[in-house]
Amino acid sequence: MTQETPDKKNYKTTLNLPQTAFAMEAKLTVNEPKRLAMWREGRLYEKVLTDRATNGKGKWVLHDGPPFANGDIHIGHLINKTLKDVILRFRTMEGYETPYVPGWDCHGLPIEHKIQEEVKKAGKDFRAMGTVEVRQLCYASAEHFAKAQGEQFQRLGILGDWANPYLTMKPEYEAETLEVFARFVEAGLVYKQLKPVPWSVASQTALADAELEYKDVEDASVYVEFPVEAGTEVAKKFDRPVYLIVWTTTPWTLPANLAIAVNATMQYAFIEYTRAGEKRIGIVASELCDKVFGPGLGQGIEEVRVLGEMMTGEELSKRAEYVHPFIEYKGPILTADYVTATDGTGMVHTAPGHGEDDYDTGRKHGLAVYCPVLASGRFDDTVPEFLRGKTVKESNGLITEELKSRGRLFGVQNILHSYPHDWRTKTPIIFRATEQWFIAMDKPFQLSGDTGTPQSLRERAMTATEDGVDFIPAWGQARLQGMLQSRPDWCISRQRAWGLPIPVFYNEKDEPLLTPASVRAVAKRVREKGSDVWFTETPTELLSCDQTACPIHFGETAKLRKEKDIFDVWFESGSSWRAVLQSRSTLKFPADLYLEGSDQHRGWFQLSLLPSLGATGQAPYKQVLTHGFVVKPDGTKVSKSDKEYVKAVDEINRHGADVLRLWCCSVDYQNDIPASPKALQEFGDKYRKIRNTLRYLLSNLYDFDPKTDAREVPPNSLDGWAMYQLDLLIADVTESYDVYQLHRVFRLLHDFCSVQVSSIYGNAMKDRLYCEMPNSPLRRRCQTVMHAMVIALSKLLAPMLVFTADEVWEHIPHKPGKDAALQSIHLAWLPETSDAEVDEDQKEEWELLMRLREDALGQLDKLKKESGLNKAGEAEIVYQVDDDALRRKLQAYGTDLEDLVGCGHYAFAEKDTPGPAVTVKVVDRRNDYAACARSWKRRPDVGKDADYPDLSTRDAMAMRAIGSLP
RNA sequence: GGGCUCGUAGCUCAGUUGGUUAGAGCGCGUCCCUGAUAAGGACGAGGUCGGACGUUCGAAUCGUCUCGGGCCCA
Repeated sequence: MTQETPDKKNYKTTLNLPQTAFAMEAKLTVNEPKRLAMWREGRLYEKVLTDRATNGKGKWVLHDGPPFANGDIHIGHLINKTLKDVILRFRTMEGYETPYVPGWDCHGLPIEHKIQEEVKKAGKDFRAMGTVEVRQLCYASAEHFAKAQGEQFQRLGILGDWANPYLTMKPEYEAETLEVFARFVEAGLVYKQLKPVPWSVASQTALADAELEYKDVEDASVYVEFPVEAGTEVAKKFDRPVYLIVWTTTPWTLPANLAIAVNATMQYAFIEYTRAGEKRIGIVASELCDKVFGPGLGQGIEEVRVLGEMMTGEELSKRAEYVHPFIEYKGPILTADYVTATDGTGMVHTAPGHGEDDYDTGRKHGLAVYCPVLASGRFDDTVPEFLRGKTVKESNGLITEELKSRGRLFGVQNILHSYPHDWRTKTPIIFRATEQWFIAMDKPFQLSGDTGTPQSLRERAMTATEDGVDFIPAWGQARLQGMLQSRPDWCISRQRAWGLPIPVFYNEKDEPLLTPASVRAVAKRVREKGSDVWFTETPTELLSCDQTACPIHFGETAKLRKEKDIFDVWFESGSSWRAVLQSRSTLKFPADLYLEGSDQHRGWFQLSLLPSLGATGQAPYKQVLTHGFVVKPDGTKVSKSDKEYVKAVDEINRHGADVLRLWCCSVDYQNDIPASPKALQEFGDKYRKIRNTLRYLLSNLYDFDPKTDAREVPPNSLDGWAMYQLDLLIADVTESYDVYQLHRVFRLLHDFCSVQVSSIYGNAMKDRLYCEMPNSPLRRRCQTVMHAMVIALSKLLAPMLVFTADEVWEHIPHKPGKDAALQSIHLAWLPETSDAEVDEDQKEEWELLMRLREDALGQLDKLKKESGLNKAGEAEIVYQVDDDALRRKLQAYGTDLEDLVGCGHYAFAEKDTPGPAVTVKVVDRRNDYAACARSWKRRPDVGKDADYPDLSTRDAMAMRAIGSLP
C-alpha cells in the first residue's frame, strides 16, 4: 500500500501541547516531609478547626483509642490511624469541626517488664530499687515512646493535636480516672473478694485477660475414682464400692476439690468393672462409657459390664455424695450447665479456689473459696503432709502417685490442649484465689438523678448497645453483647508497681476505707502531684485535703495502711471518655465514633462502655467501627519472624505515606487484611495511575481561566457525558465515605481515573486540545470540564492522598470561588455535583454512543490486524442511520463522533444492513484522503485551504488564527 | 472446645429481594503510538463463585454439613 507522505513541516510548535510543573515522578519520600513542615508552620490543624468552628456544621468527634506506648508503630497502627485520619478528613470536608486528640496507654506490665530487664542488664538489683524509682524509669520510657510513635504517626500524615496528646499517666488523667472510680464506689459496685484469677507464678501477679496467651501443650490428665459416700442412696443400691469417675487436666487442684459437677439433664450410666482385684461400680455420662472404658484408658480394668440402669445428673446430685480420694472431706454433687459430654467423663472436679466456672458453681451453693496455693505457687500448710511447700508443678506427679497408691487412679492420659500462658514470661499460668478488687456486673444501682428501677451494669450495657449504638459492621453488636452477657465481674486490681494505685486505706483491724470522699481526696493530691504521691506521702497527707474523707470513728489517719494494688490498665484507658472527652472543652461526650481493631470488642469498646455507664448511665460512643487484622498473603497470621512481616516505618520510608494510605483505603478492612512488602511494592502502580491522570488534566489547563474562558457544557456532547460521569462519581464517593466504605471510594476514584478520564475522555479530547486554536469554543469547553474534574478529583482524593492532593491543589490554576483563597486543599469543602438535570433519553443517547464506541474499537482492532492500519486517525467512522430524528441527534455531537475513537473523520450514510437503528462502520482511508500534516487526521478537507495545502480546514484556520507560519 | 466472622479470576474488589453464556480495575500476554513519553491506547488469555449435599423450573445468592482462615474466649 502506498502512502502519500505529507510535507514534514514541523507543526509541533504550533500546537497547544500539555504543560505543567506538576512532576510525573512523585518523590514522595523527599517531598512529603517538606509539605509536612509547611503544614506545621502554617498551623494547618488549628486553621481547619477555627474555620469549621466559625463556618461549619458543628462538632464531630472521633475518640482515639490509646495504643500502648512501647516500641515503634507497626502495620496495625498504620491501618488504624490511617482509617481514622481519612474519616476525620472526610468529615472535615463535609464541614464538621473535627478535633482529634491522639492518646497513649502508658501504664502496665510490658513497660515495667522492659524496665526490669534494662535494670538487670545494667547490673543493678531490680528488687532493691524503690517503687518510686521504678515508676520514674517507666514514666520516662512511656514518654519516650509516646513521642517517638507520635512522630511516626505524623509522618504518615495523620492530622491532630500532636502537641497535646492524652497520656494515661499524666496527673490530670489519673485524677479523672479516680473520679470514675469514685462514681463506682458511690454506686456501690466496688467490692473486695477472694476469687480465682489467672495468676502468673513467674511474675507473682494476677493477670488481665489480655495478658494471657494460649499455647498448645501436652499434659498428663488423670481419671480419678471418687468414692460415693457409703450412706447415700446410690451407694446402698450396690453391694460393692461405687465411684464417680472424674477427669482433670490439673491434678494439682485436687487438694482444693470441694464438689463434683454434673449436667442435670444428661444420663449417667453405672458400669461394673474389676480393677486391682476389686469389683467396683463406676459412674460416668452414658455417652462417654465407651470412651472411658474403652481400650487403653482404664489401668488394668477387666470384666467391664454396663448395667441397665441409668440416672440423670439431677437425680444423682440428690441421691449421692462423695468422699475425697485422699483428704478427709465429704463433698456434694452439684449440677452445672457447662458440664458436657464432649470430653472427660461428664463429671467435673470442682475447686472454687482454682477455676472460674468452679467459683461460680461454688458461690451458688455456698461453698468456700478454698485456695491452698500461695503466691509463690507452693502449697500452704492446710494440705496433706506430702504436698506442703511443694510447687504446683511438682505436685502433679506427687498427687498422681498418691492416688495410685490409694487405688484411686483409674487412668492417666496425655492430652494436647491449649492452655493459658503469661504473655510476658511465656510460662503457664494457674488459677488462684486471691484478694482482688472487683466491679460488680449484676448488682442493681441507681445514678443520682435516676428515677427508674435500679439496673445492673450488665443490664445497662445490654440496653445501651441494643439500639443506642451503631455498629459497623453490624455483627459487632452481637459480638460485644455476647461478651457482655457472659463476662464475669471485672477484676480491677493488679499487684504491680507501674500503674495507678487503688486508693484504699486499711485501719488496724484491716477494714478498708473506701468512700467517694476518700477517693476524691486522694484524687486531688494526684491531680497536683501525680500518682507517685501515693508512695511518697502518708495517709494523713493524702487525706488531709478533705476533712470528710476519713470519718473519725474509722481510726487515726496516722495508723492507716495504704493498699498496694494498682488498677487494671483497662480501667484507665476505659476512663478516657471522662479524662479526655469530658475534660477537654474542645471535645464532646459522647463521641461520634470509636474506631479500633476487632479485638477491642473485648478490650477498649467494652471496658469504656462499662465505666461510662457506671458513671454517667450513657454509652461513650454513637458509632463503633472495627477493622480486621493484617495477615500474610495466604491468609494466615503474621509474626515478626515471617518474610511477609511488614515493618511500617520502613515501608513509609520506602514508598511514602500516600502510597501506604491509599493501600489502606483499597482493602476491605472489615475482613482480614493480607499484606506483604511485595504487595505494597506492586501497589505503587495504582498511585501512579491516579497521579498521572491528575497530571494530564493539570497539563491541559495552563492557559485556562474559568472567569474568562469557561463555556457552557451542553448535555449532548462528550463533555456533557463527562460532566455527568463526574457528578455520578461525586455522589457515589461521598456516599461511600459517609458509610466508611473506603475501599469502594478507592475503587471508584481509581477506576474513574483509569477508564472515564484516561482511556475515554482524555484520549478523545487530545485532538481538539492540541490542534484547535487556543481559544476555540470546543477547546475551552473541554478545559471547563477538565478544570471541574481536577478540582473535584483532588478534593475527593484529599482524605486519602493527603500530600498528593495538596500538591495538585497548588498546581490548579484559577480555582473559583472560596477555593481560590485556600492555603491548602485540606481547608476545602467537598465538591458538589452540578445541578444539571439529565433526562433518561439523554442517558440512553450516551449509552448508545458508548456502545458504538466499543463496536468501532473492535473494528479498528480488526483493521489493524488485517491490513496494518495502526493509527485510528487514518480511518473514517461512518454512522449508518435511516431515521432522520436520530441522525440529527447524533449530528449534534459533531467532532465527538470521530474523536470518540480517534478517527480522522466521521460521516453519515444510509443503512446497508437491517438491525439496530444505528450502526457504525470503520473504514480505512489511507488511499482515499490525505493526512493533515498538523493533526495527522486523514480527512476529505485536507488541502481545501489554498494557504495551507497540507492541512485540514480546521488546522488551516487555527494556523491563521495563531498568525505565525511554521 | 465455644462465640463472632471471612472464603468470587494472579491481586484488590462488584455482584441489588435466587433468574439469561459471573462483572470491573490492576497485573499478565500480544500489538500499536511516540504531540500525557520512565507516559498513553487497543485487543486477549484468566473463575466448575472453598467443597459436598439439599430446597427450587432455576443458587455465587437460601438451608444443612464440611474444609480452610481470622479475632475473641475456654
